Amino acid sequence: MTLKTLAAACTAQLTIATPLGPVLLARTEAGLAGAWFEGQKDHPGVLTAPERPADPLLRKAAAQLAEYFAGRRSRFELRLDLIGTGFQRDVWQALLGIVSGTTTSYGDIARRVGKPKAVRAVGAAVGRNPVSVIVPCHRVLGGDGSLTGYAGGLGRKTALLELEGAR
Amino acid sequence: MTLKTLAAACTAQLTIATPLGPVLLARTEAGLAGAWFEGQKDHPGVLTAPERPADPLLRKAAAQLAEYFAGRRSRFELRLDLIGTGFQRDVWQALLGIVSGTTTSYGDIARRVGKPKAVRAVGAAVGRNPVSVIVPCHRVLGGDGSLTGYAGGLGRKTALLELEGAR
DNA sequence: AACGACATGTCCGAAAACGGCGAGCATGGC
DNA sequence: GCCATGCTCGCCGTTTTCGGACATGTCGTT
Repeated sequence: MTLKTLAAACTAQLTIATPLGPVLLARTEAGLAGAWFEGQKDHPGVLTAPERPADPLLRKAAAQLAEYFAGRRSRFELRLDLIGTGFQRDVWQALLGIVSGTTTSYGDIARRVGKPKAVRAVGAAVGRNPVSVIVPCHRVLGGDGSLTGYAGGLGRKTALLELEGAR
Repeated sequence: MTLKTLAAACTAQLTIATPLGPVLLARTEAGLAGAWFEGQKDHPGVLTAPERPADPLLRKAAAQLAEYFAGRRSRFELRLDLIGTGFQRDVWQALLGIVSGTTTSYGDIARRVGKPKAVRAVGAAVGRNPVSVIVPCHRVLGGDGSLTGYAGGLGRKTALLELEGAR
């Protein structure tokens, strides 16, 4: 459902290459709404939105991702349009506060959104982050430091953390 | 009541053999009014109308049914006299629009007669179709594709669909 | 004249299931 | 004692499932 409305709201798309495989970028009127690795869970499949390599926002996103993967950028500056329930947006917003090179736990995010006991719910919300990499859901580990999971596969999660010098 | 008037209006009858059992054909002054499988629900029983194997309309009907069961005909061209209420005639008319080899749903018929919510009523009307096979009430399935019912027995319904290559 | 039964489908609310967790406890090795 | 391991159970937003209510035209019964 959320996916459906998201896909429907997209006005432009662009697929770029990264060291971890192709990434599909999608935007709405309001901002960047999606960034999915090829084959990842919750990938929307084929979007009906037109391909627009020249779109300013998509271009900026592509450029910043390129810099990030080259190790020359640790923070993104892009207008985002995070489509989801209130709780999910709270969680995703909290993710944006985790600085590159560090990690945190699901429990910590739960506390940060003011619902210290909603730990599993946080897990579910983190797992549905529509904007991979840029909203750094990969920086969330289990309370004991275990990897626990990643929509794009644990391999990509470790690769991203490696790149950021975390660990 | 309807049955009585229908039976009373018939001017000639003829029973033919088909792969699915004997079929009783009946006509009025105006056109073909009945076609019932042996033992089917709403079968009028014994008609008082005279048996007329030579009646042109009955002969044409018998011939076209033979072609149909042989797989060499997918549409009937016969003058019909569908005796029923206004609503029932609307529904039966809509049934004539379903092409061979395809199926539809009760809800779809309801929409097509302009009463999208009269779904149950459509079910009742379809179930009282007096001209089996030729008015293809067997091409109506439940919204989820289930067989739901057939006055002549579900076995005959599946056999007809099979013959038409639907499914 | 009123009522109930149908060859259905849609909608809405309640209830249950399902997670990218974490704390608490029991166990078993040193 | 101390630690690592593995289980159970509570936590909570979201999703899925399920059950009932409703709409509708005819006909056979009361």
